[in-house]
Amino acid sequence: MIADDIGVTKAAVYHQYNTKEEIVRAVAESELSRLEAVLDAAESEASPDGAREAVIAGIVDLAVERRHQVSSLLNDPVIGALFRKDKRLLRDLGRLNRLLMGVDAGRESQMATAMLTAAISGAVMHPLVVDRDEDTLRTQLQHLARRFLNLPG
Amino acid sequence: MIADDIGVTKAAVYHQYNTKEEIVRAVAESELSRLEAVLDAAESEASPDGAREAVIAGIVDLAVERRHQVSSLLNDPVIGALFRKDKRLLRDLGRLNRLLMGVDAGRESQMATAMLTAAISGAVMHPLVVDRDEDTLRTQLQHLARRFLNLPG
Amino acid sequence: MIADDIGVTKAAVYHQYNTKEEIVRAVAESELSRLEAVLDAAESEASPDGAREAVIAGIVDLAVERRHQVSSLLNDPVIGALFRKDKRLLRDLGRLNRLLMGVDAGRESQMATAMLTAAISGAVMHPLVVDRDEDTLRTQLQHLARRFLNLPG
Amino acid sequence: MIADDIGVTKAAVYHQYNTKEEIVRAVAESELSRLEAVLDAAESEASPDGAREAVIAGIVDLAVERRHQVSSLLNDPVIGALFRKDKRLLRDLGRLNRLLMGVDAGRESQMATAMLTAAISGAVMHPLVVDRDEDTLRTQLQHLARRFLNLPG
DNA sequence: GATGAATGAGTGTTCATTCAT
DNA sequence: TATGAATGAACACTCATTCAT
Repeated sequence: MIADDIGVTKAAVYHQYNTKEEIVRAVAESELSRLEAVLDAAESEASPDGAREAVIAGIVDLAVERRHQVSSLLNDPVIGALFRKDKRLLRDLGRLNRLLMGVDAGRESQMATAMLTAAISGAVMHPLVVDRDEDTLRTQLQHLARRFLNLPG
Repeated sequence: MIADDIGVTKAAVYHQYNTKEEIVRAVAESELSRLEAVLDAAESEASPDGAREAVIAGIVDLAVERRHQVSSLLNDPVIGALFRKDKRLLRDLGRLNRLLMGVDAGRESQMATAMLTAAISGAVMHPLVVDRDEDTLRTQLQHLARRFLNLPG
Repeated sequence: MIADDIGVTKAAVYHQYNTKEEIVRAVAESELSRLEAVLDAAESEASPDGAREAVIAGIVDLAVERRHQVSSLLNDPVIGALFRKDKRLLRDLGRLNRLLMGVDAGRESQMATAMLTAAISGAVMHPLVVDRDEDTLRTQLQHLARRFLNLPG
Repeated sequence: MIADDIGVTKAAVYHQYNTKEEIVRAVAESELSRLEAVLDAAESEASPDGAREAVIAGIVDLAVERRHQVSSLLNDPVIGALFRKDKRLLRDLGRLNRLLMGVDAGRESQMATAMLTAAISGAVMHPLVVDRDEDTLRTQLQHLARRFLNLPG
């Protein structure tokens, strides 16, 4: 399917990647880079509040934009393993945690951060939600995030 | 896979269900019945507040208990179609909406209800979340739901 | 398919017939009885010409009436064996041969008789022919038979 | 069955043809080419009578040579659809009609042509006929065709 | 007489992967 | 770099048959 979609033969894909796992990993890493761009921008904000606003807007945008791919990625067994072990991903989640919860964010807050990202990606890929228009989606997701983080609005 | 798992031949499964769709539908309907038990109990509460508490506790329990199956169900294309068309499911979602948002819950609140259930099921099946212990999960999900609904706690 | 069509269970059919072969054989024998009715009627005609006319009309009618079943029957491997060995069928084909070719019909004429019945059943089950209206079919098949037998009309 | 017969795996066959329909279609088209060779040769004959002789001999030869495959092909549902819709096949049947019935062959003669080809293919695949020796078969089929077309011999 | 449950063997098809060129 | 050909293993499904009840 992948090979057909990009118009080359399956063997050509296997020339670049040795297993399907490598392909999934490559896609996942490329998505990680997009997340890191969001984190970079947020960290360069002057105030912690501004940083938090930036990171919320950034991850909501990302989730909405990629909502049709989220399901395939999150349901791939390779990704499951990645989420628990990949150093880079874990570091990014730490940055995300600090930006959302503040510099003194402890271990206990990590679960909350994970829950929030999980809720966001879960929401965008849900059958009842995935087909809504992008603006409504963004508004509702930001509402969800703000409430969860005890922010006004 | 299903047949192997339960230790019979594929043909034996096809003696009970004529298509894979029928199997999925049967599982989905049995889950629906569990949701309806939650809705029934909530609706028999004396106060609207009590009903809301009951329904939040009920759907969080359900989501946590079934968290390992949620992903398979939600990723099945049959379920996707079901969510948009099945009368019974739609009626149940209406009841859920009324219980969460109040008797005067309008069309606009339905999207919020959908988003909440989506966020809950998304959270429980997420790789970073699915393996946590049940108590933490329940606490966090109830927190998420209460915040989202503007409730204290 | 057979069981569903007649509204009983497969096991019920297997109570009456031990193998699919027996079912096919039973259907074939019942069709043979219909052919024998045609042969009986023809043989009771006063003149050889009248007998020939009766038999042509009879087998054409039979072929047209059963044209949608001919293909299933003729394509069943059981029938192939039957055609070469079944005493009753062979006797009937002998009677058919005598009626069409005259009392002095020799071995050499049997091939011609076989070819004619083959052509008739082949024609009625052909994709280009099977859907025509019954009257046209009967007319054309009788024309085919008469020409082949050197008869006027 | 096809894969086993030619000694490769099923997946190897599916590398060459994407569906069973494609396999059937490919075989059918290759047979069509053989019919067209017969039509080409017949049309290049000097006289209409010569053309008719050529076409009768040609299609009888083809039917006899392929008599063991005719049944599988004619019983395939794909072929049934093909016979009624395929432009190329329909064009070929038109040429056949003109060659057999003369340049002024009208719509009404098409049914007769269809009936003749149907009778021929029906005859060669019949259990009572299919195992005869090729020479007898050819002689009898040509006799059938000539009689049907009102030709001497 | 009939049923429900089950089975082995097949068919049509897809998918991840390998390999010689 | 890329391709065509092939494969094992799976999946969705059907069919002829058996058997205990």
